[in-house]
Amino acid sequence: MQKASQMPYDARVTVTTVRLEGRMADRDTWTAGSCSLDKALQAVGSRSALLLMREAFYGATRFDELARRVGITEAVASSRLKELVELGLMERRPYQEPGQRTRQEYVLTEMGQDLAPAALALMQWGDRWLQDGRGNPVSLTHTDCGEPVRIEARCAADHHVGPGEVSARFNRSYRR
Amino acid sequence: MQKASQMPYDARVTVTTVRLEGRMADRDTWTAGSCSLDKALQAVGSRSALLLMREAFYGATRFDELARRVGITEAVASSRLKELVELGLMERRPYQEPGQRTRQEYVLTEMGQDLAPAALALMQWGDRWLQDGRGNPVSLTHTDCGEPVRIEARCAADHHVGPGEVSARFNRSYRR
DNA sequence: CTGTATCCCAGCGGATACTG
DNA sequence: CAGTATCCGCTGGGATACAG
Repeated sequence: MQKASQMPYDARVTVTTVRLEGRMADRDTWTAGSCSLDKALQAVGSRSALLLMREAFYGATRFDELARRVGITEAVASSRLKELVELGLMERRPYQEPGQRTRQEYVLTEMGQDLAPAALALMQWGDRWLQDGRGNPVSLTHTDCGEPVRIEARCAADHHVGPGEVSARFNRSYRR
Repeated sequence: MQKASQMPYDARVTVTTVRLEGRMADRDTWTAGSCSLDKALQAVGSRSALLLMREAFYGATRFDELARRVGITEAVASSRLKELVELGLMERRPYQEPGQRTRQEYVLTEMGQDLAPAALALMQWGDRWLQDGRGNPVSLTHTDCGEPVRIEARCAADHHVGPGEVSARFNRSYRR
């Protein structure tokens, strides 16, 4: 379980070249926020939001723990966490350990959990292309077999989707 | 090829819950920028950068085409594209169509292509969770079979990595 | 067509101080 | 421990004008 996972991620990262298929004219423009990528960026695109989500993926639940690990001030953590709760990525719930006083914890919802692949994909990219010689201090492995985990594109028929095998079809929502 | 891909993405998005395995103490803090996710965010985390990359994935190469499709001003496009070229995600190359004057084009490098899964993962997440009723105006399909494409976690042994099957091991680079 | 140069504003996020 | 309140600097990004 140690041998293969010494190198945090292997180099076989999926390269996905999108091949245009629909009719997107040269003059076409996205209406602001019409693309899901745009919406996602506006919702959780800030550094602090994604970094807080990262720590939540790693199991942090308490306010000061989240703030300290990410390295942001409590003020920033406070407003960002509030946003994440309002958006539905986290739930804030009080809990009581026997003999202890009441505490708060931030728990990922399914919506929040579902952001993990996106965060991991970014991490994987940074790990491969923005190396500073030290490497990523965290390596992710498949619990069942110990092999390193990577993010890749698959289709609904469960084929691996390789470079240049993606077609984009544009439906509507363009203007001008 | 049309039937299954009418619904832009299916709901079987991979949910990846990271299970902590290494020794990350409560008091641990990331050194700023030590995590690959952080580095990636600092490099290409801005809205305009990711949206420009999206258009490049869709095949846009010319300056004004990129700027107009993203819906940002030329000033922003200029500085952002310059950054992307300096970082190595794009190459700027002049080209000459016979009988035409010289033009510039921005071409994705391998580093740039490799960011596609991250962008698609974010898009997929937004598509699922930030719906406004209109849906994502673009649907992505596997060119070979026409089935919708999704981003998911796999391990090096080519197992599908499902919810809660990821273990994180922390190596070093913590402080305090 | 492919940019560059200014001006300006809103929002992110740091620092510090203060509450329950 | 779990926040809130202020103040304030930096940068992303819009608008407009100009240049090769």
